[in-house]
Amino acid sequence: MEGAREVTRAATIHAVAALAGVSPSTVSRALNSPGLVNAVTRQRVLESAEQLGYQPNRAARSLVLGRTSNLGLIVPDIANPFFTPFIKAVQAQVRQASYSLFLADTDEDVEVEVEAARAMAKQVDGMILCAPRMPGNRLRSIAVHTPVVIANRQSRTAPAVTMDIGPGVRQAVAHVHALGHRRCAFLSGPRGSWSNQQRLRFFTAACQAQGVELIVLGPFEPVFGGGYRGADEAVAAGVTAIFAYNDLVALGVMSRLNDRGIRVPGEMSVLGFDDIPMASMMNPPLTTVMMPITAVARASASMLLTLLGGNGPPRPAAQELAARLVIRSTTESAARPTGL
Amino acid sequence: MEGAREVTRAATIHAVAALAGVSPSTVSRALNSPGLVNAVTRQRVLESAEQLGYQPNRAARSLVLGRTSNLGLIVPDIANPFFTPFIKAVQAQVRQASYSLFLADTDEDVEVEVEAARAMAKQVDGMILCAPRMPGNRLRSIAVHTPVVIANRQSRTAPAVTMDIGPGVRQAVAHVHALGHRRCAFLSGPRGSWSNQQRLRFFTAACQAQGVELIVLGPFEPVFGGGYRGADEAVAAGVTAIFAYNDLVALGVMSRLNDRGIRVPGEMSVLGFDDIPMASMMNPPLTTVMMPITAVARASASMLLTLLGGNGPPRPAAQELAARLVIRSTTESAARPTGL
DNA sequence: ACATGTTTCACAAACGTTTCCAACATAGGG
DNA sequence: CCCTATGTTGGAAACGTTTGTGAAACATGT
Repeated sequence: MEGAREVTRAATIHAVAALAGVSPSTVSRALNSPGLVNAVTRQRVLESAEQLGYQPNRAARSLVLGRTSNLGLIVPDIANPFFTPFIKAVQAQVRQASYSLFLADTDEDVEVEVEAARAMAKQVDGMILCAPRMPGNRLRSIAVHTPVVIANRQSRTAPAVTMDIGPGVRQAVAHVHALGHRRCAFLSGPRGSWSNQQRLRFFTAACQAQGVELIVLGPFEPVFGGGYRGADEAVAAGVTAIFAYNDLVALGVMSRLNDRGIRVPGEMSVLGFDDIPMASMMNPPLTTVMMPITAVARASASMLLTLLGGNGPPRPAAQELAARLVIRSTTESAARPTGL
Repeated sequence: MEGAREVTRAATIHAVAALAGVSPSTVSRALNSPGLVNAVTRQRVLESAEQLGYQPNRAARSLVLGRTSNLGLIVPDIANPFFTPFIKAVQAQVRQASYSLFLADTDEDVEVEVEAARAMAKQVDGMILCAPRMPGNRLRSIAVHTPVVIANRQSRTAPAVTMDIGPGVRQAVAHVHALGHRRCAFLSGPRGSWSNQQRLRFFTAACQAQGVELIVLGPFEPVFGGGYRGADEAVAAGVTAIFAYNDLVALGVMSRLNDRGIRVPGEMSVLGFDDIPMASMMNPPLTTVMMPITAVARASASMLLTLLGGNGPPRPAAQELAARLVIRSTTESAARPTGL
């Protein structure tokens, strides 16, 4: 009835043992701890395994070993270019430690975040969680069962790697202040998002410290379209510079300003946040706060790996990496008041 | 020695059974086939499970069931925006069928492709393979052990979902021909890539059929930077329109042309390929051949699911979806010869 | 009240691997 | 020549789950 799908049953360790004329335990040893078995026997076993195309059954191995050799990574949105360097870096490091990586995308949805984490928890040895929206108690309920490293968000529950946006934000505000801007807009991102709250807080503080008036607009969706709408509100608010929640929003802003014939940076300065790969490729290239996302990825991965290594919790139970401003071509001196 | 990591052993089905005062088999049935157990007993079991925070051990279940409830997806490059709608769509469908998805990125590297597929093969019930570079025999050696659907590439080995670029390419060439272009460039992608060969072949044929001279340049890397270089070569070749291998290359072309003060589409028409999300957001929005990548994703996923359903191989063992031209603003009438 | 059928559950085997323990052979030292 | 250390192997238990088999309990019809 099921026919062609399972023509031939996969070779087991017993089949290899039979062919090589040894016991299954010897096969296992030949494959996993070469030192414990006679060289010539081992050779024979290896040949038999090769001949039968033997591939160990991961489920059986996991069952007895109590570990899966899989790691998990949860990100809010694969399509968000901000995360691609992150994913790539984690993947590289994880692969090097000969783990496989489970990757899940939560579509920026809290429910999916929780569900994905739960589904993943039982089949990985540990996970890196980048879930800005997940409530703390849900996070905790996962962390008790599974080794977890939190990326991009502070946590008392599990080791975390975060980014200190302070330096970058202060540099950004100092930069526009030096260019003569005194009234700026902040286009905020999703209301529930931790990073949005953080960015807003730091911009507010930095602007106050430097004597720049900050108009907070939004929330806008953290994508291109959000910036499109945000641009109009910012223009209406009469600002001369715009801090966008992230680069995608900044791109949307620039596109909309261009449509309306407002020159960047001549009539309006635009600053992004994140420094996604695209930011430097825009026209003009975007001035933005660079987030050290690759460094975060590497730190998270090695934290998780040491956590799994059994050498107790990683030495710095939390780590924070500094963001900094990258000045490109979307910022310029404030336009003079037309009355001059 | 290992200390804090494994404070408390995970609850097993036996613990639940003991607490509920039934046998392990009853617990299993209560959880998996509710009809086979008395309602009141079942309630008691469920409560015990809840109380103990019981989560079934996937490895043990996989071992006896012979399936993992995981599916795999291999793509060349997560960072390539062309694949993000693909990944999203596959993910959605797979998740709906209550499978988990293993996602791997091969960094456009043949070796990694093969390695990732092999590593994945033993821990998924089936996989969707988008591996333009993998040699046919490697592909076959995987397909014999694991149900596989090939996306984006033809195959006699396994069911495949491909895109027919013919209509799109012919529309593109007809479009530029109608605008008066008679000498165009094709900026080719990676030499070994199947899709590059295919695109080149179709463009060559269509141009010949329509009486358009085609200058083939490259190969260029299929990223922004490739287009940057490609633009110079195209200008040097004296063409009036450029067919880029893909949208990213087209973006690079436009950026470079802009740097050199060559107006698009006034002095040079540019056409992309793929219609990535960014294409419509560019300035000006990019005319491009739209690849029905989301449809491919959906078709691949359902193919794999029916393949796994055990109802024999899916009815159409191969499926092909048509690409079409999307006309935006980077194409215009050919510039008149300066001599006029 | 007895045979019969149905529901509900417990027991045990099985999945494929790893690893502890014991057994055997061999070699070396006294 | 015996005792012991060492090296190599096989047997068996264990990991946690599912499921076939059979037994008990119970209801039903006569």
